[in-house]
Formats: sequence, C-alpha cells, structure tokens
Amino acid sequence: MRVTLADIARSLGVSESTVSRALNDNPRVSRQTRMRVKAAAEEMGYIRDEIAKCLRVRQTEVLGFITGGFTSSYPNDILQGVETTASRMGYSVIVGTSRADPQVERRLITAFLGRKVDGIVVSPVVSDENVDLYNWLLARGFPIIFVDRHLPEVKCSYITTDNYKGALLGVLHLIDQGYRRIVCLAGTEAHCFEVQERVRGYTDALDQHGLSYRYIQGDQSIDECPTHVFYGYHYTLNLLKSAEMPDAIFAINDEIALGALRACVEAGLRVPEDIGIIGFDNVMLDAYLPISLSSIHQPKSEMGIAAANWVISAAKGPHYDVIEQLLTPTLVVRESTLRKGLNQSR
Amino acid sequence: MRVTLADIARSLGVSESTVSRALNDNPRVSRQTRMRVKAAAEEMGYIRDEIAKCLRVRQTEVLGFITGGFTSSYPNDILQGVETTASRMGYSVIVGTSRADPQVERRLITAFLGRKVDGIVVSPVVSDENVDLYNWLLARGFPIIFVDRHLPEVKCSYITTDNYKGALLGVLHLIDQGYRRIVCLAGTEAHCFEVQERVRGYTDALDQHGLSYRYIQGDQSIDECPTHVFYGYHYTLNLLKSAEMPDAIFAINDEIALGALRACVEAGLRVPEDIGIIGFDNVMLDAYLPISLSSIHQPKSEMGIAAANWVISAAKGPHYDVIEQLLTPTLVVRESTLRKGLNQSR
DNA sequence: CTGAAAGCGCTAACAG
DNA sequence: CTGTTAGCGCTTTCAG
Repeated sequence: MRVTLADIARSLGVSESTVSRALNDNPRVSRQTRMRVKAAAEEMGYIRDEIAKCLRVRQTEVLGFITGGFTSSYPNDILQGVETTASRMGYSVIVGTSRADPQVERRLITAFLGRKVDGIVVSPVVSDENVDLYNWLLARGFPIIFVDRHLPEVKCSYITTDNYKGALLGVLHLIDQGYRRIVCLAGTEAHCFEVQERVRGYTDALDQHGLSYRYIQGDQSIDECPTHVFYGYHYTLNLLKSAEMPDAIFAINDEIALGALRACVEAGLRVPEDIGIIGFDNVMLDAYLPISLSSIHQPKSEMGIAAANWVISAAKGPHYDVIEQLLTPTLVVRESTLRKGLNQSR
Repeated sequence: MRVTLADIARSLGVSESTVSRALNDNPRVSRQTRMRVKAAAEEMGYIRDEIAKCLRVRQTEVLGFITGGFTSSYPNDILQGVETTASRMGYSVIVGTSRADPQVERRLITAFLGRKVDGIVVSPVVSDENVDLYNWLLARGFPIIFVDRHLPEVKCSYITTDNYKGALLGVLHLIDQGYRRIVCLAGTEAHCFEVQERVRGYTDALDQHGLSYRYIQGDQSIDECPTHVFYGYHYTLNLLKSAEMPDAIFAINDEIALGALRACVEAGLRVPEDIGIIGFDNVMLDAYLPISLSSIHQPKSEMGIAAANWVISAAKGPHYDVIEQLLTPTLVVRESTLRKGLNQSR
C-alpha cells in the first residue's frame, strides 16, 4: 500500500533497478543480493504495484468475464471454472453482467478495455447490435472468446456444448420411454443460435420416429416472465389446460424444467407416470429434487476452464488461433422421465 | 487500445492537458474546444487508459469481492447486488473464491491490494489465521467490509442478517405447527459465528416451549461432504434410521434443507405430514420445488448493494465509520412445514 | 553484476 | 481559457 521499490532500494543502499531485478528473479543479479532484497521486501511488507507495472509491461494479467447475470446456477458454474484457472495462472478476473442488454454489454466491454484486461470471456447477448464491436476487437487481434453461446455473424472463437446432439439425446430418451406428445419449452431466448440447435434436435428426434405432434413454446412474451423458472411454470400451466395436452416436456434448461415440474405437480399429475420432464444443463440440484430431474449434462466448469486457458494463452502468445469447440453433452436419466424402469431404459 | 491523449492533442493542435481537461468536463476549458475534443475522441475511438490514470490519481474504481465459491446460489445473489451497484457507480468488480481456505483468501487479498482495488467486500473464511491481515488493513484505513458473516475478533464493518432472530422465527413456526422433535442441521461450518447464532435461536425457541428434545448435527466430518446438499441428504438418512427419529428439521441453509427433503422423500415419509422441513436463505428455487420449501428469507442482494455502497463511499471519503448492520430476516411459509393449513399457521 | 535514466499515459500544479 | 512540466511506481535499455 505504501512501500515501494525506492523504499527498499534506499534501506539497502542499492539501486531501484537492482531491487526490481532481484524481485523478478532476473539471473543478472547475484544470489546474495537477491536474497537480501527479498528478505527486506518481505519484512517491509512490500506488495508490487501491478498498476505501475502494467503501465510499462502492457499486461495486467486480468481477464474480463461477462454474462447475463449471476442469478442462475449455470453461468456461475462457468464463472467458477474461469476464476479457478485464472487464479491458478496468476490472473484475476473482473466480472460484469449484461442483463441481456446489448448497450450494457458494450459499456462493459469498453470499460474492460479501459481497464486494460488481457482478454475477455463473454457469454454474448443475442443481438446483432455489437457485431461491429466484436469484429473491431477481432481485427485488432484482441483475445476474446464466447462461451455457452456464440454469434454466427462474428468469426470469433467459441466454446459451447453440442446442443443439437444434447437435445436429440434427450428427446429420443423421452420417446424411448413411451412418451408421444412432447412439447418443447424454448424459453425467453428462442432466437439464440444455441437454443435453435436444441429445437432442431427436438424436431429431428420426433421426425426420426414419425411423430407428428410438436409444440414449441417460444419467447413471445418475455416481459411477463421475469425468470426462467416462472416461464416454465406459467406456460406449463397453460399447456395443461389445452385440449391436446402433452405427455412430456423437453425444457431448454433446468430452471424452466423445474417450473414445469412444479406446475405439473400442482395440477395433480404424477411425474413421470402421467407426464415426463427433462431439462438441459444438469445443474447440481437436479439430483436432489423431491422428484429428481433428468437432464442433459453440459460440462459447465470445463467450459470455463477451457475458455480461460484459451484467453490466457492467446494473451501471451504473439498470435492466436480461432477455435470453435463443441463439448460433448451426456444424457442423465433420473426419476422425472423414467417410467419403464432402469433396465428397459436403454 | 492504441489512441492516446497525445494523438488527439496532435490531431487538434492543442495540448495534452487541454484534451484531458476537456474529456473530464473541467470547466476551465471553453465549451467550444470541449466539443471539438470530444468529437475527435469519439471519432478516433479513444478509450481512456484507466491504468495510467490510476497511477496518478490513486483510484482504480475497482472493488474486490471474495467469497467461498460460486457454486451455490446464495453468494451469487450477493455478488449480483455488489456488481449491479458497483456498475451503476462506475466501478468494476474483481472476484476471487477462497474455497474456504485462509491461505487462498490471504493470497487473493494481497493480489487485490497489488491491483490497487479501492476496497474489498469479503465473506471471510471462518478462521483466525487472517485476523492479523484484517487488522493491518483496518489500521491503514483501507475500506473493507464483511458480508454474510463476520469475525468477532476483528473490529471490521459488516453486514449480515439477524441470524438469531431468523432461526427463532423458523423454529417457533415449526413448534406452532405441532412439531416437537426438531433437529438442527448445522452444516459444515458450525464453528462460524453466524451459524452459532442460528443454533442459539434454535435452542432458545425450544426452551421457550419447554421442549427437551434437541439434536444438533455439527460438522464433524467435513471431508465426507463435498456439498451442502449432500450433507443434508446424508445426515438426514442417518437420522431417520436412529431410534429417536425427529419429526422436523431446521436446516442452516436451503441447500441442506433440499438434501434433507430428498432424503425424507426417499425414505417414504410425507412432507409436511410426517416430517416438517424449513431452510434458511430463501433462495429463488424454494418456491418451485415439487414440495415447496419453507425458509427464512435473507435480503441477499440488499446485502450486496449495501456493502458495495459502503465500500464505495468509504473509498471516496477521507475517512469512514465502522458499521455493524443486521438486516431483518422474515419467515416464508410454504408447503414443507404447513400441516395445519394456512389459516391456523399464525 | 549493478546503476542511471527514460518512459508507459495520464492528471494536476503552476504559469501565462 | 490554455500550455508546460513534473511525476505516479515500475521495468528496461544502455553504460559501466
């Protein structure tokens, strides 16, 4: 907070540069003075001023992380991965929430640039409003990577799950369990590429089995739904009142699935006997719900870890490769879809 | 990324300081040149180098936030509050997870100091290992505040919930519902002051009604329990096998409560008829569980907001007041404890 | 192996 | 109202 290189130098009667070198383990300083300097630094409670260092070295060793918000478990799992690896590599991470607003996202990114972050990991807002900004960053070779979702209009590195495959897996499982009238709750961001992929998986699975019933609940009324859980709850209640009631629900994420589950229970339906429910993400709590929730597992923290690693090496290297990585999802079967008994389920 | 004050100055044929002043809305510059400068800056894509600025001004406008981890919903709600207010005040927040390890916590704090954060919001690890560090910071007048929990050995500002009152409320409610053999699942950090307060609320409630049955499950075996949910699940299964089976569970947080709920359901018990369960925190999902969970509401994001506000004003002001703030918890009754019907419940 | 000096980009005193 | 100058704390040539 107070003590600087100059202080140490003075107290030891050596020059500032020697102190700097010693502290950085520069071989051009004698072992003996290095020891002396380090001891003195330790003793005086010296903490290197990274700000000053950065001004010279042009590296802050800080990463930016931007996501929609920290209210649901999924982005936090990614953040946990990012933070852990960053920390292990001597980096810090500075966070921002875009609240799904492109303007806010833009502000955050420029704020981060002003703070001279070495790179950014972002789960982008689905909008074309910042495409120019992203392209500008890319053109300058700034290390940036999308996680969880990406913008097809931007040729930027990204790491997501193979959402198509995950959805296919999930819906095929429902069919395998004898469900026939399967509805898809696409959530409040149905226009997102990754969500579309899941919807595509849904329809393809139905097609493979020649099932004609299909119902995709999109995001017409985003305003009415403050949270995903409420979305699932609300629209499921509606669906259950409709003439052609579904016998299974494929929810685009676990929060929506939870809301749907709640609605079914309230309506007096038995899960999985009367209606099956499967989610997406496989968040930790799924396994502990009173009716445990089947889901498609996404490697969330792995996503964060991989993203952090990529950004850090991109920041270090003189140049970087653009990667487009799809992690493999897996089907996790639990009570909410298992009506045939485990032995028959696959 | 590239363009500096000097560039703008050169292109406009004015001095660097004029540009700086204009950009900072210093009244000592003519309206006209201010406009010209701002236009040029905008045009050239200037982004102020906060690093360089900080080196002069000694203010980064960055806050540090440290918590155990981002895996459970509770700390994330606090972070959301911190981030939102910070952002609104033009601050950024840099995060770190201590993973309940005092050493890591110490490293994070010094890293943050090196990065010259203006203040730190921390949910401290329960340990006396860093007491000296905290006292050292306090002695230097560094803005730091504890959230969610505090260390009684350190005279540092803190914001928590009135945990005693919350627990009292919850357990009295259980008694009111006719439960008599109430167990307390204290979790893996029973030695934490705030947890102790909840335990005190538990015992006092029992005392008030002359109930002799009490059982406090502490943290003997932290190693076996990777997560809180598992803790709740695991120990509840044990309890249900014991001779003097409880008829209600007071869990120290909602994750433990969820684990307990799951265990009860698996054991074939009806909730709330056979056994009542109440948690603590009132996380968003509680209301949507298939059996919705009663809980003690903690104002989580308010906690984050208040903490961020305090730190920011402490960082700005020449001096600050130490505050010890207890937010008021409220009882939220849901299905998991309501066996008498709503009308009789209070 | 060590020291002197320059400079990163910005702001703030001090002149004019 | 505007320009000149110095300096924040550090690293890094360049000399010795």
